[in-house]
Amino acid sequence: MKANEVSKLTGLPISTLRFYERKQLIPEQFLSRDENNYRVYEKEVLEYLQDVRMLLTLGFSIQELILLINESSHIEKKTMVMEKINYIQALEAKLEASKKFLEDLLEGKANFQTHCKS
Amino acid sequence: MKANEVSKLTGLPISTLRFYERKQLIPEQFLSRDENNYRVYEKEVLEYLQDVRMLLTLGFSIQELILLINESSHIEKKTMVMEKINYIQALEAKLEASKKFLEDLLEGKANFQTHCKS
DNA sequence: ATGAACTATGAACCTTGGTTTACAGCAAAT
DNA sequence: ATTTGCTGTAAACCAAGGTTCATAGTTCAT
Repeated sequence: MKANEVSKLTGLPISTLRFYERKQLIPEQFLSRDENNYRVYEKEVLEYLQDVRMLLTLGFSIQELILLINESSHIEKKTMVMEKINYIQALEAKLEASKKFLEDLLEGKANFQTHCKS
Repeated sequence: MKANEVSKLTGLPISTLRFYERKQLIPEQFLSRDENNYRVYEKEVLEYLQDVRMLLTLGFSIQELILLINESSHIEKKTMVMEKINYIQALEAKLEASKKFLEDLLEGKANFQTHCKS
């Protein structure tokens, strides 16, 4: 598969594919070059990229993903993932509090709006 | 109150106070200048800045806060806040899905890790 | 076989939310 | 009265996650 096809199938711009590659986020097993130096992607890269998108959306940084990919021990990966799960749980609690704050704002209980122009 | 006091009481670096000011995030009612051109903050700015921090942490951008502050009609503010509440709810749903994804990853059900080195 | 479309590269650029720097005036303590 | 510290400014810098640009080779359709 050439870059254009991967781009269309994943929705990621080609520039982003190259950016990920530059960041070492595309393992060699997924990517080689043809006789013209054009990139050739394996079809498995599609699933992989979906996972990468998911993990980035979840709040993993590119650096973290690289660690996750290269981390040799299973237990270290496990630790990273569990930390992220904890982080997500904390975030959920914060979001609940936030909703309450915003609802108070709607009802005029917060004072932020009293500072607004009208 | 001078900048240093506001900084200490809010925990925001002075550079951040100035940054917010540059971004028009500090209404004039909270800020004037003394005879040396030093900033003079009203004490009410403290609550206001707490709210600003909260809203930024919630995922409002500075641009959105500026809109929220300047938006003339109450109903428009209400709309913005309700949209953000909806956004938070969607985010919570996504986080739940994410947790599931990560738990699957832990259990080896996801294929991301199968692409990892070891 | 020639132009349009696709691929490659490195480098510069972008946005967001700030922080740091360089330089200068004012203040408070010794 | 001078050193130390706080205040001011504009402008440069930072990290993340990409995108755009300039330039050049390749391939497909007509």
